Amino acid sequence: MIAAMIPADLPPKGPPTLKTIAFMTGLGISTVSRALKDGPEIGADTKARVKLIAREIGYRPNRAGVRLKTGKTNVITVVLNAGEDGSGFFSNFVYGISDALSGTSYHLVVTPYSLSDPMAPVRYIVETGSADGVILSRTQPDDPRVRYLLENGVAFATHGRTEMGLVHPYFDFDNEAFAAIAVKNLVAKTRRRLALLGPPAGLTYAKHTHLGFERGLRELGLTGVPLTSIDVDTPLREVREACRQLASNALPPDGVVCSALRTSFAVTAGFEAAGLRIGRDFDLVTKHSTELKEMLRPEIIAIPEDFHQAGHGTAVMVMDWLAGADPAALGRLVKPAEA
Amino acid sequence: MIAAMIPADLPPKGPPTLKTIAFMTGLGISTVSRALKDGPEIGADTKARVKLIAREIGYRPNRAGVRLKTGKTNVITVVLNAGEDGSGFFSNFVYGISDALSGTSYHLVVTPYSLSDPMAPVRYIVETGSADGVILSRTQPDDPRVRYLLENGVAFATHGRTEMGLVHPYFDFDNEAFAAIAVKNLVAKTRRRLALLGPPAGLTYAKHTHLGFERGLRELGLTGVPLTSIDVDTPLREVREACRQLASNALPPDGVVCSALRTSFAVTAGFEAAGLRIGRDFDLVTKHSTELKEMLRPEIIAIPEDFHQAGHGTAVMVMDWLAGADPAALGRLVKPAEA
DNA sequence: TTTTAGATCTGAAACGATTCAGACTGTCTT
DNA sequence: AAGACAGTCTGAATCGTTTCAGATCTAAAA
Repeated sequence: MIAAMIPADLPPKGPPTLKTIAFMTGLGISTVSRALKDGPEIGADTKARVKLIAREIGYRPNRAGVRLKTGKTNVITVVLNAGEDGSGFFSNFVYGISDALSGTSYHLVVTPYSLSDPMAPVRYIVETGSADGVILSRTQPDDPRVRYLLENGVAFATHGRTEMGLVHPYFDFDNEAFAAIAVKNLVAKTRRRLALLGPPAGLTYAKHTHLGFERGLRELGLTGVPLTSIDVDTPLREVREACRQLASNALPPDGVVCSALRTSFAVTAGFEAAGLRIGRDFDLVTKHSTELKEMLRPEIIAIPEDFHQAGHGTAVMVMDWLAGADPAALGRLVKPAEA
Repeated sequence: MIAAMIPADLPPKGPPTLKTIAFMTGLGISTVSRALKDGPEIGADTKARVKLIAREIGYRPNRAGVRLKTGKTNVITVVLNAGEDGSGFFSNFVYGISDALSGTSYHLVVTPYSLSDPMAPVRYIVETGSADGVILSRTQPDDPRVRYLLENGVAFATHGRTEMGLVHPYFDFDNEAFAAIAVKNLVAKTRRRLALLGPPAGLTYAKHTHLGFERGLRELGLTGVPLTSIDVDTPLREVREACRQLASNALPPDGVVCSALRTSFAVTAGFEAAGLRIGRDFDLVTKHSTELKEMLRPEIIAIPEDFHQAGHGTAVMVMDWLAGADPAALGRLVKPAEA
């Protein structure tokens, strides 16, 4: 009776823990812990023994235990805004991250945010310490999220650059070059009255796109109109209608640079509704990352942008930072291929 | 000197914990814990006092602490296969889940899997206990993942049904009805030689789609051909080429039912490459969840399927199950709207 | 022979939350 | 006045990991 009450050193039940290995090897728990992470004060044969058993019984460190003790969550959070997504940005970006994370100990959590309060998810992550690293998209030149994460010492990377004089890892597509190349392509097709349908004002890459558009025009001694009432986030129906009206003018644009594939479809539809035909009356250059346009409007000129690569790149940067790399050295600007 | 070594009851530093509140109220930690979850043995005014302070200082339970002690992870994992995604399934489905989870204590982690080993992520989740609930997509009639989760007592919901005689929560679109309606639509347009381009064989909804197609034809005394060499997962270029050849036959189909919008674009492109015109020489019914087709091929007949709702629905079912609901009562089949 | 140093290993505390088994108070019964 | 009882509250143990401060032992140095 008495013996039954004294907790004997029974073989532990449930998923294997350090205690299980300690029991099996006859070692102490702390020794097992050190051995598994190659601590210097552990004998070589002990390490080998411990590791062998660990592998044998399929030991996996309990994430909650590690997290509680060390604060390390082994989580990377990607903060994305909800919304339509015809260009596959979301899935490609997320799978790019997953690919980078697979084989590591990191899990990927996806947090959406409403445009009404972009800071909310970032604040939550910092306040609850719910992630080791963060990935942000759609940066602004002066981005409060970036400032906040930097102030709080959280590792992160952005898809898109900022202009705050603060250094942080980023992955960006050179939209300035894209727009300039796009202009060059249109001019080569003898187009002279160019329009730009860019990203929503406020985002860094909208600025870049506009600058590239202007530069392209200037170098060729032309002028053009950036469309202001619509952007790449505008509902497709509205874009089509705006473009129909635009194309119904006396002297409509004969070349359009558009920053998103799905939107360029609406542009095409609008121009066609006004009786203009792509390739004959106007041309269109856009970015794309799917094979969709080949099926539908092969005449559209597309310069590829790889969102999978972007997701992969940002994820690797965050992990590098967490591994001790200098964040100032992390950053990558991808040049567009000439169409 | 001595006094300095004795740990005085100093105001705790760092993010607030139960200990912080205990210190501020003068209560014990366990009392605070009980008070916050409305334990019956705690006085009403104490509860009020504790809750007030908790709110005031922004207390949030430490997830690692809870998880370590209770095993509850507060995580729901969605297991999705990587791959092209022109119809926005991925983003809409995931945002649907997020919407359902927002405001709850659940986080969403996204785990992709390779087709080579669909069981791997599910096994990982069970073995490491890394999630309270799971969401699966692309079910098969006899789905080993479903069996495995059921055996291991993990809460989950599927997007798509199974046929194993096992009861589990599911959210499904009635693809049988869709295909039948699609046939009816085509026949109403005087189409008589119908073809079906369905989901990849092996998935439950492929079966449903084929059944609906056959039923639609039978009811109208017609026959048709399900395409076997290509499906909705086939690369677009191959679909187009296959359809071009199909349309070059002596008696090509004049009506096509297609289970995915992006693929239906490739079908259209293939038929057009053979000189056939949509609306004149053939018609096409598909499912869609974006406004894209309006821009491009408004002639395509589209029956909407709402992936956001599917994500939301599955997530709610998992949470309901976790909250104690009877999983046998959870399941939802959404009827398509007549086109 | 006694120290000292190095090489290995271990116990205990800590992270934050939960929960069981009491402890304390005061009121009510008998 | 003693016991019972309900109403509140608390200490301690626990989950799995890490890490600090020793403990133990052997072999070399004095």
